[in-house]
Amino acid sequence: MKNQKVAKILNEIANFLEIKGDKYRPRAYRYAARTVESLSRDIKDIKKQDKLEELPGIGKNIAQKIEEIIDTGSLRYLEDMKKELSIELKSLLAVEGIGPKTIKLLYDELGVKNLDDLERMAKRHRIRRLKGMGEKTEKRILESIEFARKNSGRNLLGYTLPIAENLKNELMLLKVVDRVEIAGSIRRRKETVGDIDILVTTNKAQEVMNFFTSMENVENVISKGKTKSSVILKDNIESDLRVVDNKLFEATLLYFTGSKETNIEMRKIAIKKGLKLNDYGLFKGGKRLNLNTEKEIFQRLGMEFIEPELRENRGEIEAAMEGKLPELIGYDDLRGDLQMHSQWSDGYYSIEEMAIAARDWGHDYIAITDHTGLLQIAGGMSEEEIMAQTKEIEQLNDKIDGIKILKGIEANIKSNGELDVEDGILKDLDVVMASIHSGFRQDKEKLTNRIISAMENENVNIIAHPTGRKIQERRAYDLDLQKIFEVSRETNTFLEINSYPNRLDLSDINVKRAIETGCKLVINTDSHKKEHLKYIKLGIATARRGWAKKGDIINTLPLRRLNKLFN
DNA sequence: GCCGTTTTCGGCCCGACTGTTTTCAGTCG
Repeated sequence: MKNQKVAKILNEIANFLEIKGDKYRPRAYRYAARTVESLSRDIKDIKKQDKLEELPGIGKNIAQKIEEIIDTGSLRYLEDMKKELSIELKSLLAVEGIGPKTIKLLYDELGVKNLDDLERMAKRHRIRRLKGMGEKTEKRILESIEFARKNSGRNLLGYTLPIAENLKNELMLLKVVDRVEIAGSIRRRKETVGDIDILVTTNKAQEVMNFFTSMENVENVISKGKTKSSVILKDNIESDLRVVDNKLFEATLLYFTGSKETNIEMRKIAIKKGLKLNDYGLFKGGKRLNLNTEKEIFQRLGMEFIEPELRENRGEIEAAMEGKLPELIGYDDLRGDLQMHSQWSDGYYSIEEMAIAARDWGHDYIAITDHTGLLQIAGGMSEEEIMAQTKEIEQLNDKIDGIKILKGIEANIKSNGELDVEDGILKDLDVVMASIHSGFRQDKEKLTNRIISAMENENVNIIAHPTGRKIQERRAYDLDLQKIFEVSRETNTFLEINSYPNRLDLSDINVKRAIETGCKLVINTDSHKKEHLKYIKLGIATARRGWAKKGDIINTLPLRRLNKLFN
């Protein structure tokens, strides 16, 4: 998993070069970073075979830098740039509307190096006096500083979960380990997570700790004890391992899964029943009750079992007491994936390759939904290309067994609310998605109306990534979501839960609101490569966190019934 | 800094949108 670290350094270089005003080298570094990031093999192995330069976007120069990163853990070239320009780039770039050029201007003119400097200058109205800046820009900077701050220091679930699962698998291979479980916000599948909490049971604690602290992926050891050890992984995430007594395992798991708020509420309920709940179990009169599973503990407290994804103190405790928890959609309930891209726009693979990968994943159907004309950077298709693609899909459906490919599209909602594809073309497609890719700084009413007019187009079936948020990058558009939910229900336009790791849009909370309003949703991956199909699990997790049942999600339906919904 | 079924040099997905401009620069996807 060193790949992520290499990619991160390459991206950092790109940021610095951009500030320096370099136009094309940043692009080269970013392209190389993307290549490294999406490798299915360990970059170290490729280096060993001396094949770095065979990777797309990696030439002699970058290959050398990658070697240095692998050998020494850091890169002289980047360290030097950091010294030359001591700016906290990443956090500044997270401020909306600020890019490299503006950062350079702010640094040169006002000496802004970090978010604190930026905030101070904005408050003193120093920014509006700079060339090209104005009152509105200054105001927007101030508004988004808080957002930028709040989002640093946590990691995307989609990035951390595989790392955590790898750790779990490695630990499970040890003979002396009996049980391993990932706890904390990862077990709850929260969209961003702090660190990786792992619990194990073993009768050879020392041996397990020795293993944990000397794993290959460990950058340095923070602490090492008999029952708890902490390390920083090379992926730049902290991981804590706790050794727990076998009998106490699930009580401890319950405690370390959280959320904190849910734990507090459950402890209050225990007290009301004359009991005491802590991380060692449930106690009565100082004596530990013999309850060894989470289920038994919930039961003894008079509650239904609460799935980890629901443990956020958002009403699940009351529902569990009343026996009214929803039966959540399962991780195996989906039959298809209705958003993915191919080489016809900005995808990496052919339709055939995507279809076969989706079939192997277990889907019964997929929709190919490439971008349309307006989005040129993403290879948007012309109307002629759309029709040609349609023909290809028909031929592939004759050729490939075991999966049905739906003819779809991801059309753009223009700033006036119209789509960038003619209705005459849309009506012949199986699935029409519409989404906003530009002009998202419009005011609330205008943005809301854009989406509503797209939903009112009878050809439109799905609104993709409805709020446009990007976790840790960009806030959601300013929308009247309640109104959108109502129109969605009335027009039978389905709202997407986009599974892409930094989108998860709708978010868990909005999923819950949409379902309460009576909307039906669809969970898609927005895959641009076949390797992205696995993200569907993140979308399902988000649906579960939003209390979604199988019946709330349309792509749990068999194709015949799904098609009826679209007609 | 990478890349090359017309190139080993000279290109590098490009248009919408906004805010600051009175013709454009920066940001975003």
